[in-house]
Amino acid sequence: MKQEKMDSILDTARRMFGRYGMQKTSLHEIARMARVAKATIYNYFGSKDQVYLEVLNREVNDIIEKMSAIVDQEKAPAEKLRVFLHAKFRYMKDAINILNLGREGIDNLLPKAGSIRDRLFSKEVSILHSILEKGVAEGIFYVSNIMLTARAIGYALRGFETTWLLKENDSEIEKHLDNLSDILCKGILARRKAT
Amino acid sequence: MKQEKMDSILDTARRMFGRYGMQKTSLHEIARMARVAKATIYNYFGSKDQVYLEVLNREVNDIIEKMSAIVDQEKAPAEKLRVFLHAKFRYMKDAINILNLGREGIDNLLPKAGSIRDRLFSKEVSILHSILEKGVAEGIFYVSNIMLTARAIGYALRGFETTWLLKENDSEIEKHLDNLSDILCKGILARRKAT
DNA sequence: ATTAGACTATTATTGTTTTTTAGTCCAAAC
DNA sequence: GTTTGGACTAAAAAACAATAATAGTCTAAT
Repeated sequence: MKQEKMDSILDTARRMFGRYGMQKTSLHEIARMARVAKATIYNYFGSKDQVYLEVLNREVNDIIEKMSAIVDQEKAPAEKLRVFLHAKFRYMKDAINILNLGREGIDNLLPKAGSIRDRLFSKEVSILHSILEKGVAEGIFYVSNIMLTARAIGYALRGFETTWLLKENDSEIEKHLDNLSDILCKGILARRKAT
Repeated sequence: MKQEKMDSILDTARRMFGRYGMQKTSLHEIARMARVAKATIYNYFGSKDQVYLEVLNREVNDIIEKMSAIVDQEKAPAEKLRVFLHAKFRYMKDAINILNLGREGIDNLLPKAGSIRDRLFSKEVSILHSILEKGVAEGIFYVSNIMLTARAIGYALRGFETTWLLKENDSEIEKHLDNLSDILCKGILARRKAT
């Protein structure tokens, strides 16, 4: 069982799933594109669902890694928050077919997919938490309960996902995000004169 | 053109649309149930779309009125916020078929439906604004920019609509709402010790 | 002004046939 | 002993055709 073949399969599957979605991609195609026998895929993964779950898992890890990296690059908490928002929606839009946000009820058929996405959500909240924490420590943010606020923002963002990613175009989303970033900051930033 | 007939048509249409959705209700049925000739409906409204828009418009007015009334009944801003959230989701769930939240892309075919729903959104923001304003005036809330915060909460709620109303059951939603209410208040309430 | 009903052109629905695809198996090749 | 190509089956999806339902119009009667 060579890691090389395994990666080739998963990379190919990721590309195909990303382009056509899990439903519209056949294992036969994946096998052909990955230059591997279909039987090999079944040898490794046992089922198409398992291949998908593996791809989804990797994708989520990827997104988490990239988001974390981008947030780490920034110093100022407010800026961290801003780039986090942009990164999150940017990467999620890229992976929209893999994450399967378009179709409803993939989680019904594949409960494990739901728990993988939950991992992404948890990580987002944890990133938000660390941003808020840093902001409060520096006296930039005024937040009474960091954990609750992080979860609140996380929930709100989760809501936005389906609303924004599917319908609106990129520039529209960017506008919304900057707006939201402003709102969050001006709602959170300590000691500004009330309007 | 008697108002009586008009109301009968719209009331019947509202009941049918609410039960089966706009798509699954035929004008023939509406006419039969409203004890009116189909031609009369076309005389009054010109098209099925127009009937739907009229019903939607009335429904939105209804929801706005009920939400406002419930919020007005409460004294404490925090309590106003809580009952507002519950009322909003309660009434929207009741009107889920009329508002056409389930199906995607009704707004694409009927742009006017979108603008009617926008009216509902604006009103929600305006209610939130007045709640926040009162809270700040009383020193209960600490909000740096009332308008921006009201819109932020409004946006978040809009995101939750599709996420919650469609999938989750009532008691689950209630739980989420109480949670959200808590989060909002503890994030907004002035001068609590940070956790 | 309103009605019942006939009428048409689209649009949904239904049922049937064909094709595709997930998954298995195996004999040959590496 | 792992991998491969291909043959195979059962189930799902797509394509198609036939049928029914429906939005919208028109008319003669009330």
